[in-house]
Amino acid sequence: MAETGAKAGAEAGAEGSAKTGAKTGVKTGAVTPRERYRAQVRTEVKEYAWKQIAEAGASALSLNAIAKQMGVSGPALYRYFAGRDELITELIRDAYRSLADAVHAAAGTGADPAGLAHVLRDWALADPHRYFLIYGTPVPGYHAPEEITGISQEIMADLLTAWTALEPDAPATPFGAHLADHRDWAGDHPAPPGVLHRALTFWTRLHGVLSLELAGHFTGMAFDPAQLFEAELADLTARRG
Amino acid sequence: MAETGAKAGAEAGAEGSAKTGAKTGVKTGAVTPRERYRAQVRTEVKEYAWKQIAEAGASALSLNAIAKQMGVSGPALYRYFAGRDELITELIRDAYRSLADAVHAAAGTGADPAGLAHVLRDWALADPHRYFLIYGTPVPGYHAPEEITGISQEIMADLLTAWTALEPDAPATPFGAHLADHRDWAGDHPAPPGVLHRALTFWTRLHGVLSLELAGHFTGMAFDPAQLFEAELADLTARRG
DNA sequence: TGTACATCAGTGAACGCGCGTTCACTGATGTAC
DNA sequence: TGTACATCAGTGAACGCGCGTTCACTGATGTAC
Repeated sequence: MAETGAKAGAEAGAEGSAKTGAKTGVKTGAVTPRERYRAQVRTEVKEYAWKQIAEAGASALSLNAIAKQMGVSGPALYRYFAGRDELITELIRDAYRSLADAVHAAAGTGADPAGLAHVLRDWALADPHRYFLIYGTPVPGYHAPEEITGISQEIMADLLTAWTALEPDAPATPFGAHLADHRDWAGDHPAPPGVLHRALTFWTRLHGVLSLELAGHFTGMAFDPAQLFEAELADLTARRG
Repeated sequence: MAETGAKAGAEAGAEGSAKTGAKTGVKTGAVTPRERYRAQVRTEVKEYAWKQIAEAGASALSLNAIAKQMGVSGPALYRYFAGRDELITELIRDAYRSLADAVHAAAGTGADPAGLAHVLRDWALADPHRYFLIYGTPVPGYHAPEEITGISQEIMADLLTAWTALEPDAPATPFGAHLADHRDWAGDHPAPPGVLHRALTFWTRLHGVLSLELAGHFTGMAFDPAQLFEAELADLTARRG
């Protein structure tokens, strides 16, 4: 009884879904104090989780340790999360969501690819561990649920739109043609082959520079990583077709 | 006594250094059976370590677990490694050494940058975990000893040489000029600014594509990662200055 | 507004597990004469 | 070739630790009439 109760609680509390059971994500207004409290505690747990990840890495994440920091007994957290795995999944989802929101907000104000690139870099520098949780060494045995690949596609969509606006006639390339034949990842975005190629390359190149910078591989090298980032960006946005 | 004995043993056995105490790495021929045996066991331990990393990630590396797999008691391994940290350090060093050797061997046979790129990719695909141990999410609290940054520079030197041969007059860029002012990482390699820029970009772009591929970020995307790699390589090696 | 009941948050004890590491010891292997 | 000694590999017990998770329970909070 206590067991099933805890489980049901942990699952239902995901987004503070109110009585109505609406999965729309709309705030129904009919949020009970208990639900507010649950959401608050869940948030607090995640905050401590991020601190812990920052200090000892994602694999050292421990519910017991978080409980200790919160001044609460270990088993108490099982009311809020079904277990360690659920917590990690949610952290990853939150990280993706945060990045997608940041990118989308910038895209909404008409940012061009260079603008989005800076949003990405700022987001990554603000919390390198969050970046690595998404784009770093895969957590062994972990597989992203579908929801997350969906968020990933949202980000891609914004990149594609920004590139379409900047360079709608990006020259077609052999690899662009290949991408056009395998465009599942682009959803139903109407970007032409040349733009598909640009957007994908945009992503991989920025990731290359960013991940090496964040991992500290440039620290012994004395040069300024920001300037390398700008140089790559300049190369990407320079029309040369 | 037993303690100091074990420590001394663990340190001394690093490279099967013989009586002569030569640090040259030359096989003296005067290797005692015991030293051979030690080297053999150390190698075996590392092999199991790699298997374990492949299955559960570097952070799950455990001396006890390795001992169990080897059919030996846990403390036995302390004769061969001072502790978990020394084992990890050596795995990282071995990984760097392996990559540097692969690159250097190819460079020795006159491989151009594209050739070195394929060596890198093949090396990474052969054992993704080894690649991530070097270029992935940093192990929390771990700092690479100097020896390792030295190996890293060896790799850079080969890249610089290959690029100098291919495109000695690579156009100078603003960032290339910046690199020329901060060229510690290039050792005393005489590559001109344009080549410094090329070689560094070569590295970051290939890493961008490779690391996303190895981390599985392309799996849901249907396109062929090898073709993306080739496309990036083609772009890098296409003269456009 | 007040009472009776249901729901839920959090506790503390317990389970079994594996970790890194130290230590005193046994038995085998190599070395010196 | 044989004996005496030193070196070394590996054992098993032990230390203290933290982990995830289950369970029966207490006390507080919310709900229905």
